[in-house]
Amino acid sequence: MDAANPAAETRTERKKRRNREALIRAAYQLVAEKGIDGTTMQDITERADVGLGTAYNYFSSKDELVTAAIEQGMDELARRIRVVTDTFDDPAQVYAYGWHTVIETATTDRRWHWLMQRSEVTADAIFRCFGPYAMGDLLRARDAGRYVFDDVELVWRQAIWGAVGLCRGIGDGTVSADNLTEAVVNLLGMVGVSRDEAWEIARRPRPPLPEL
Amino acid sequence: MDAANPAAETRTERKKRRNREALIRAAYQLVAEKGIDGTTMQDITERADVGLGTAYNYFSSKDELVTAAIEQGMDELARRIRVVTDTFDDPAQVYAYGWHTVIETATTDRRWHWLMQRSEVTADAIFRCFGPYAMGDLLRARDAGRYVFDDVELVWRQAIWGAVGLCRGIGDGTVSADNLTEAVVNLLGMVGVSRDEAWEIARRPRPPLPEL
DNA sequence: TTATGAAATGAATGATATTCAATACAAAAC
DNA sequence: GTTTTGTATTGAATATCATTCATTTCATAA
Repeated sequence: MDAANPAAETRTERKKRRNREALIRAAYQLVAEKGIDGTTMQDITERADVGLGTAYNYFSSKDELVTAAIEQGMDELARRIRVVTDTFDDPAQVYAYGWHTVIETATTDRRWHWLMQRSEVTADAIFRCFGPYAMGDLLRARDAGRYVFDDVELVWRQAIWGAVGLCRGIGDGTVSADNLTEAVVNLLGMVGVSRDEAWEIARRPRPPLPEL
Repeated sequence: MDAANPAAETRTERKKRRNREALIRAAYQLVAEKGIDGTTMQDITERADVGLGTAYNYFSSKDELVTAAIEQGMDELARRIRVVTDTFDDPAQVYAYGWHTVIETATTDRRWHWLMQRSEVTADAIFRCFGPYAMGDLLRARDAGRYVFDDVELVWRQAIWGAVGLCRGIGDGTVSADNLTEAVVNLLGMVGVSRDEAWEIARRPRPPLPEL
């Protein structure tokens, strides 16, 4: 079909990109409104203004589409957080601020309530969206002698799940939201920060999260 | 119907107990064999030798039945672990042995592979089945000055999810199973144990897990 | 202008959780 | 022993979607 036109975006390609984005946006909104099980593929394709079958040209299953939607939501959050943490010098503070904000957003923002439904998807999304930055911070903090741990990826994964579980607990009311700072302290403990230092870091004032 | 017969178990009651147990057992076996989505209510009721509709007199949904099955599996594991840990004096060792064994079982025993599928159900099951003992150990260790943390339930919940995430990682190959001991060290770090002491505790020889 | 193949479409399919009207049965009443 | 009564069982029927696929539409390029 297209033989020699490496540069420009053809009309078909543009349309494809539109469809893909529209589907993800619709899925994101609907899942945030009604939960994953409460959202049907028809709902999604209708809101995206796309034929039912078309969705399957872009995503091989509902699960894949929902995963993409959650990932996009997480990616946005990560970008907003980074705007703030880029102004920090201390990698430990970056890490603490990140967790504080992720957990607070996940448990406060009504749109996030349903997105937390599938823990493993959320956990994977956090792993991918924040991982590169977070693991860098962890390693830098360790080099500076502030953190103690062995395998970054291992401890990072455990921290993510610890946080996700906490979010679920707060979400369903089994954990008080007042414990947020303490939870961050616990997460810092997992990477070998002493309790006192962890409290000091977690209690530093947190600049507000900007909209994008 | 039954007015004055507080003591004896009537024939109907016995049958009901049988049905309930048979359904849970069948669900447990089938989910272990084929996963949750691969198991239908028909499969379960057939193996339990019970009419399809009957299951709904005992469990209001497939999810509830599956949850009960997972919980029962976890409960059995907890009992086996307790046989060993009842011989330990050091509560920190009890805690470490418990985690070591849960994670090893979950990632080694083929029956557990599918049971880990629904993380939140597994996490809740761990919370309930091990919670009373684990939180007791945590508090005792804290009283003895070995652990440092504030809210038991909070840190216990975070530890559980950290462990569940790890199990999933090992299960899908993204985390090496060699890291098991280190993961336990990380979990000990979350309750305020120093890195060196955590390594010492986690490395102690572990007696084999008995069958029931 | 026509030819071509990729993309879109939604009616049909298939799979399965759940319901419910009919039936069987255990326990109490006589 | 028989009848009555209320509860438990049952599986055929229902309802709900995810997914497929034969058909149509459409952008591209010959």
